[in-house]
Amino acid sequence: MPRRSSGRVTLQDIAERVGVSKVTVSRCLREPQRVSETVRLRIDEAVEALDYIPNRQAGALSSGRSLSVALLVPSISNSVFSEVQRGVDEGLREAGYQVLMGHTGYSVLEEERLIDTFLAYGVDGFVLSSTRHTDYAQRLLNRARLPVVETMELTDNPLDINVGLDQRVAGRAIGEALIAAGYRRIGFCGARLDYRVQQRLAGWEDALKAAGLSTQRCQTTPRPSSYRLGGELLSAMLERWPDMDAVFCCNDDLAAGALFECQRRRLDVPGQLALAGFNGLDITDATWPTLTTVITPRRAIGEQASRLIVERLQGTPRDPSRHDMGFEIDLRQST
Amino acid sequence: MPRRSSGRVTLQDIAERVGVSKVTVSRCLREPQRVSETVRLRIDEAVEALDYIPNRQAGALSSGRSLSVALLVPSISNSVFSEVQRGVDEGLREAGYQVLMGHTGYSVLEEERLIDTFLAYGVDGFVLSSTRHTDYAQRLLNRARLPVVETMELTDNPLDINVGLDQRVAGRAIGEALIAAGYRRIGFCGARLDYRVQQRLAGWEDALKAAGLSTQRCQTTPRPSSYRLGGELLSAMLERWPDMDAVFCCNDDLAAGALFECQRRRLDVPGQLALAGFNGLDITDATWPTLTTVITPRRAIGEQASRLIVERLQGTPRDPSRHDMGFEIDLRQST
DNA sequence: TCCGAAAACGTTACCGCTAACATTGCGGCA
DNA sequence: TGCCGCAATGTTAGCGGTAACGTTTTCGGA
Repeated sequence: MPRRSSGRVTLQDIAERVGVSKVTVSRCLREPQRVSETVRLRIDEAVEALDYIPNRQAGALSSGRSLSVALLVPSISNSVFSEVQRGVDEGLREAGYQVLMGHTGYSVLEEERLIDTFLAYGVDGFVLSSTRHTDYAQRLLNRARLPVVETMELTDNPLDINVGLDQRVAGRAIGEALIAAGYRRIGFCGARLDYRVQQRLAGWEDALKAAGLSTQRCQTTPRPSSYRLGGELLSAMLERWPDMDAVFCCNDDLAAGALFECQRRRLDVPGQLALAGFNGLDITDATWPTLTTVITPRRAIGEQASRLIVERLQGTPRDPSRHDMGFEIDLRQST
Repeated sequence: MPRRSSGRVTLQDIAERVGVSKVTVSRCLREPQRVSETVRLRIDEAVEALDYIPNRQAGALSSGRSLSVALLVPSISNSVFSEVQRGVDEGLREAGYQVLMGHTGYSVLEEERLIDTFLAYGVDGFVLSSTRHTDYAQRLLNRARLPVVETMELTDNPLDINVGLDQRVAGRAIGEALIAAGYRRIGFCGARLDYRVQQRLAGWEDALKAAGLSTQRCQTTPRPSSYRLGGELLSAMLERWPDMDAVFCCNDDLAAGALFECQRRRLDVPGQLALAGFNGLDITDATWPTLTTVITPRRAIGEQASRLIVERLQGTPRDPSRHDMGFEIDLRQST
């Protein structure tokens, strides 16, 4: 008994209905101008009539290209990455690529697992949202010889393409902005100390040290960031350093949570305490008072990443590069 | 000249190294207990040494199963769906399936396009986050004979499996809760009037009508929901209906935005105005005052969806079913 | 009229893997 | 001794496409 086919409509079905060979049908779908108009019209009609859906797996297996790119983000719920995703998606879709998303949960091991999985799926490239990977993951990526974009932060040793911003410089810049605004007893609060947060912290220290200020008011935790955690961290800090006059929170979630805690304590922001966040999420512009923050060009990072990867996919040779997309400090009511 | 291979390590390479046929290697990877221990150990060693990554496309093409399921959500940035996603992901991963995510941008046409795309990728099932689809999408899904779960809201005519909650009953419940709390001039504000929001609105009307109250204080817009929009809508409502004593916002983003606007206007919540949201996002529990909301079992919906789809994938015959996952009203400080 | 090149379409041979069936070898049992 | 059954492995024939190259058709110009 022959292996039963899946029941799906195939190229062959179209070909038989039209009375041509399946190669012609395949050609017609991929390079319509290479097929005569009469045949093309009849094929189009048959495709329509039979609701033909091409089998990408077969195509990919045969051609060696899957027309898909993997995008790995740490967290789906974190809206920081949804903007990156939008940028990547838009650019790649235009070029005919499908984006397959995975989330690593901020774990390099999970990232490794996903890289493995998506390589098995035959993706044509990767967009990663970090520059830190396991050794095995790096080996896999290098061996696969696929275009790889590492986004968000900058690195001196990109695997391939690197698009992001200097998190340390940004941390320093917001520190300097707080100092310029007259604050002197500036705290830092951070959660989930991934590499980027560590860089921001280092930048904050740079700024304070350069101004001869104390960097002791620093409260961190490995726990994942959340609104409530922002409140908790702020409470802890107010207890330890009651004289604190400003806090740079490592991200906007913490900053918003800290703001809510201030409201709960009837602590005037910025009168009694100034707050600053990082990323420029929607919420920073909606609270009362609005939150000072570092606006990161997440959409632009995604767009640039997709542009570069498409270029590479279309033949430009591999050539490590680094793209600094900058950032912008937006001083709002909270400082 | 023979077609050059991709350069990737294949089953054949493993087989040659070990000195068995590639079927044995394939078998060893899929059903290790069916291969003798000596051979298994040597195969494992070879797989390790050569960094073999199976080609899923080839496997899927040959077996007719891709071990992947598509999950379509309206929006990635909307944290409502990230919980669903987590639930789905967890359950499916355990069963050995990979989740491929797509976002429809609240558009049935985009949903249709994605269904088409993922069918081309050969997914083994779909988890959708709505019960509304285009005719063509429905036809595709029916013809593909794949397990399909429609989530979030309930419907009388599920395509296959339906897991969600009765949005109208939930809307009515929160309306009744506000009435029970003593409010009489209750408003509704809604953005992006998708089907679920319309249902919640209808439920709100049910409650008010049943209590003999006016349902005129209703402000809606097709614009996408956001914190700022919550503020804008509230401003508009306060202008039109200055006597309003409570507002049910169709989701938590709007409710939080409305709360921020109240703070800006120095309007006491709940003293001068009560606020209620919908979904039970983190933020509702972090603001000051905390926000009353309808907590929806998003995680449980995702878990249930994955459970049912796995069941179906493992052979249970197709049999339309409807699963009401309920909801919970959490009265907090804002009412 | 005939030639030759380009356009239009077909044949063949895979891509890497797996379902189905075939074969081999070995121990147990009548 | 001979036959059966089972465990372990191999052979064959695809899955549904596409690259590469081969063949036929068309048509303008010498």
